[in-house]
Amino acid sequence: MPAPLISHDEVVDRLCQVFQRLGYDGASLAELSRGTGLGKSSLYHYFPNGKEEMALAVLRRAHTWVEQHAVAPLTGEGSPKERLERMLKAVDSLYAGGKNPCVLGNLVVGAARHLYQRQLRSTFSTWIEGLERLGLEAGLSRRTARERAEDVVLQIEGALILCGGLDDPTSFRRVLRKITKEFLASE
Amino acid sequence: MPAPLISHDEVVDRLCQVFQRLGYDGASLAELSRGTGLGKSSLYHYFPNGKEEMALAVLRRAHTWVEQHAVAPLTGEGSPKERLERMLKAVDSLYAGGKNPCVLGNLVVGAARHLYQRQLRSTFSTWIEGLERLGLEAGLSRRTARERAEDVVLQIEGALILCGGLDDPTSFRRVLRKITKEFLASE
DNA sequence: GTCTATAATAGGATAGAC
DNA sequence: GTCTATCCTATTATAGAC
Repeated sequence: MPAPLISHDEVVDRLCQVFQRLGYDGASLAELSRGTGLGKSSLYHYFPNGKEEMALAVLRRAHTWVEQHAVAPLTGEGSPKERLERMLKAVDSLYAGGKNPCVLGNLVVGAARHLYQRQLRSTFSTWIEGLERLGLEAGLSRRTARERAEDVVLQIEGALILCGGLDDPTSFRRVLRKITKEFLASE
Repeated sequence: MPAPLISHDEVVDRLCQVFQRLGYDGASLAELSRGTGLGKSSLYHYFPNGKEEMALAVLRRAHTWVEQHAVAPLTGEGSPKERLERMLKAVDSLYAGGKNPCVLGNLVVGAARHLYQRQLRSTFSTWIEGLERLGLEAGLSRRTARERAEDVVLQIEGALILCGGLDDPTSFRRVLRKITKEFLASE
C-alpha cells in the first residue's frame, strides 16, 4: 500500500485552482488530473462521486477559507480598521492582486449554480455577516452595516470579473483601497 | 427553399439566453438547439464555425446592446442624472431586476475568457468610457470620472454574481439606486 | 494508493435527403 | 432552411493489475 504522494488537503487545493481557472463545466477530468498530478482513478479513490464531489470539497475548502481568513480576522485584536485591513490583505493575496478569478464567482455560472446553491449562499452569507458584525461594532446602523457588508463582497467579486474581462488587474487593487476608506466611514 | 422560421436576430437573441444561463462551456449544442428551437444542422447553417461563432455573434449583440441601451442614453436629452437613470432602467430591465445573470460576466469564465478576451475588453471599455464621458460632462475630475465609471460596471457585475450566489435579487436593485445617488455626487 | 485499459455516454461537427 | 442519420472525439466513469 504505497503512501499517498500528496496529502488530501493538497489535492483539494490543487482542484480548487483548476475550478478557479476553468469553472465547473470547463473543468474536465483530464484537467483535474493534470492539475493534481494524479491519475483519474486516484481522483476517484479520493472522491467516489467524481467531479461533483470534487467541487463540493472545493466549496467546503472555500467556506473554511472565508471563516479563517476573511471572517476570523475581523474579530481579532486591533481597531476595526486594522481588522478590516487584515481581511483585505488576505483577499489581495488569495486573488493575486486581481489576477486570479474567484472560485466562488466561477461556480455561480452554469450547472454548478443549482448544484451548489446552498453552499454558495452559505459561504457568501458567512462572509457578509462577518463584515456586518464589524460594522455594527464600529457604530454603524444595522441597515448601513448590512448594506456596506454586501457592497464589500459584491465589489470584490465584480472587480474580479471586470479585471478578467479587461485583462488588467488595476481596478481590483483600487477597490480594495476604496473599501478600506469607505466601509467604516461615518454615515 | 422554405422560409426561415425565425429571423437571424431572433436566433442570436435565443442563443444569448442560453449562454447567459449556462456560460460557454456549459452551453452544449443540444441546449443551444433546444433554446433556439432549431436543429443542430440549422445552427450550422447560420454559424458554419459552430459554437465558437455562435458565442461571437452573441458577444457582438451584447456590444451593440451596450452601445445602444447603455452608452447612447448617456448622451441624449435631459440632465446627466436623467440620462444616467435611463441607462440604469435599461440595465434593470435586461437583468430582470437581478434575477438574470450577465452574459458578459459568464463569458469571462472558462474557455471563453481567452477565446473572447478582445471582445470582452472592448465591450467593457465601451461601457466604462461612456460613463466616464458623462462624469466629465457633469464636472467630475478625469480621475474621479474614470474610477466611478469603473465602479458602476463592476458593482453591476458583482451584484449579479452575489444575487446568483444568494439566490436573492435584493441587492441588485439597491446597487442600482446607490449608483443613481453616488455617481454624480460632488467630489 | 496509483496505474493502464476500457466501457459508456455526451459533445461537437458533417453528409445528404427534402 | 431544416431535418435525420451518422461520425469522431472527448468526457465521465469503472475494472482490475500492481
